[in-house]
Amino acid sequence: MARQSQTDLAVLGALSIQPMTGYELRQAITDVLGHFWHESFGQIYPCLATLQQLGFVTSTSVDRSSTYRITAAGRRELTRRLRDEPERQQPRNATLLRVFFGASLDDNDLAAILDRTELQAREQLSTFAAAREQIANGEHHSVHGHYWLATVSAGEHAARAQLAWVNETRATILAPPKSSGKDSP
Amino acid sequence: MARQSQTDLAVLGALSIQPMTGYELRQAITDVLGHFWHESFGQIYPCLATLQQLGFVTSTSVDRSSTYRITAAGRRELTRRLRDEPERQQPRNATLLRVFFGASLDDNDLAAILDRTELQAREQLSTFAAAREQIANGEHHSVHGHYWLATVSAGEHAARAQLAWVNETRATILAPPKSSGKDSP
DNA sequence: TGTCTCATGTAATCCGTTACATGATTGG
DNA sequence: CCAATCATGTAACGGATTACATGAGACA
Repeated sequence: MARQSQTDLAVLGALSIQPMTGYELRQAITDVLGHFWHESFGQIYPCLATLQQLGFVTSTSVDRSSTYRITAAGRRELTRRLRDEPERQQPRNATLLRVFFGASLDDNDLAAILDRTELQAREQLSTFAAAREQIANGEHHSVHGHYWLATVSAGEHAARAQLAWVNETRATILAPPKSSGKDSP
Repeated sequence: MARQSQTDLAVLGALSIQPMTGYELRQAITDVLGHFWHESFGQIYPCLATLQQLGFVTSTSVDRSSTYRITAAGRRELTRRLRDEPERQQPRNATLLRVFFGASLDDNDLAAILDRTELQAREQLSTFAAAREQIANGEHHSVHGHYWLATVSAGEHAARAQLAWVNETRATILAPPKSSGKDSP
């Protein structure tokens, strides 16, 4: 059997915080979990239908939109599912793949790869800073603030580690750029 | 259009270091790139067939096994493909998902999640130490040693960042274990 | 003899993204 | 009036894993 999907976990978890429509669900996941999780509509809508059939959520329709609400059984299921250990996903880091085969590239190309990595890490750090502000301002449900912050912190640690690696790696694998004049004795 | 596969990149790259059979290819990818890449037979064999049709590799059959060799065109293709920027993959971190919804778990379950994370990071660090030794002993092709080392170092930075995060997070979200006696004033 | 590793390949299936189809409402 | 956003859903497709099928050689 293939990997069990964890979409239901994300959906159930989000609905445990607030009732939402499918559309809002997608937004919430993108905005709040975006730095470590992702769901597309093609996953969310079928998932909601299944969860409803299983009695883990109920929906109330108004106009053209349906708001989903987690049930007591849904909360129990959520706790159960959160507990069991996820099988670890196979890693696929496209950047490291490129670095590993760096012998087939010249220094310019390698430098570009490292620059991109640095830029991405910096971008992430600034989104994390924004998230910290949001949490501090209590714009969201305070009960979950601590947990949210923990995930943000994980992202920050990872991003800072990337920056450190980029700097180290620039020094290691890039030939030192020739200084134009001959100023060593 | 969906994400372009990077299997051909990994295969072509591996063959740029050494001619190999499909089976050996899988082994090499697992052993050497294992900490940041993964390929299964179901990907490798069809990929080799395609690459051969495109003229990027050739094969010589002995007995029941075929050894694949990269061609000059294959090397050019490899360089080209290494250069273009990979679209960044959607993140899916099952651990952080569980931490985020930590309000639905009790401290024991959360502690177990952090313990698992710590253990994984430590395991990784020891495999990295082993890899460093292999590289130092020059058991592999020396030209690529620097690049390999760079990828190992990336793994180490990431693993250490995880350890730091686990410790920080234990202090933050786990209730401090009650000391049995009342020793505060 | 039986199990393990080497070796190749295909078929079923799942997971997930993207594209498509549809339409209401809001604001410039 | 037109574009953007809200809102729902399905179909097609691609990528990847897993299971299955097959068989040789080593070695215990």
